[in-house]
Amino acid sequence: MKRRSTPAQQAILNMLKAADSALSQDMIEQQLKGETDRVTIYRVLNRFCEDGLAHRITSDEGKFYFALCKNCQQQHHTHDHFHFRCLSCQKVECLEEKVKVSLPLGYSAANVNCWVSGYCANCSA
Amino acid sequence: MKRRSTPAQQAILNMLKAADSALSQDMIEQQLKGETDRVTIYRVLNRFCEDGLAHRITSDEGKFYFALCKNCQQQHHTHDHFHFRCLSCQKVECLEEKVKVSLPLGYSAANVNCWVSGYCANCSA
DNA sequence: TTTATTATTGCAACATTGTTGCAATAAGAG
DNA sequence: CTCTTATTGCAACAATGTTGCAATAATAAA
Repeated sequence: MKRRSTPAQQAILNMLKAADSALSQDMIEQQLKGETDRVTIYRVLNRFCEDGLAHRITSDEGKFYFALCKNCQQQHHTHDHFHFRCLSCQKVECLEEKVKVSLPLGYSAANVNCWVSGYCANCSA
Repeated sequence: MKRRSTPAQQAILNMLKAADSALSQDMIEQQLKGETDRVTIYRVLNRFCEDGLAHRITSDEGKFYFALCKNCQQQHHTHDHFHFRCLSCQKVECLEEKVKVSLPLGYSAANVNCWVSGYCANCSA
């Protein structure tokens, strides 16, 4: 299945690039001012994930956020870092700090999802 | 507003005690075999939280889980530990290990929500 | 350039999780 | 036993995400 280039995809890709942080579907819909259907936004974002262009993270509020892959290897998204969500400006970002956990004996980890919510440098100033 | 003792509340409280782990509304509904309404279960659980009897954690799947408070002080729920969710038996538990994060300069943390999903000792055996 | 193929879109509909309004029920005080 | 009102059940709604299907539009082919 070959991909085609469409205005919606371009717009969303540019938003993700410009944001330099993770965005949720509703943030994108707002910025697009209803020009693009909810469903289309989800489908574009999911397509980006399938193509290894972006990755999806489940926030501590239970919503999905999408961000362009940077340090992720092909086919192997790295999420072993903390995520930060600002309670004031809503910005979501990946922190440098890696998550370190030691599990009880016999346990094995498949995935890690760590969130810190609070106030970013801009908002706590 | 004085609380009253009802069968639904007793049943749910006993389930939480017996489980010795965190349960979600749908797990409770299943065990109660539809004898109690969905809404009632949510209201009972929220009441437990208000009364400081239980606390609520948002899982990495975006659902709420409820667990009886053990080490939590009155009015001050401690969640600064990792949570584990078994992908096989669905069990959710609080790990001993505390979360340690250092945020970028100027950032302040209000809340921490850390999850590891994988296979527990029983299920990975 | 025109036509044909089919990826993409928009709309309606649905699923899941959680909440709220309101009338009916029932716990517990008097 | 009666009264007050906390609690319940049902219907309805809200937010988030997915699926089916016909219409649209990118791109390849003629």
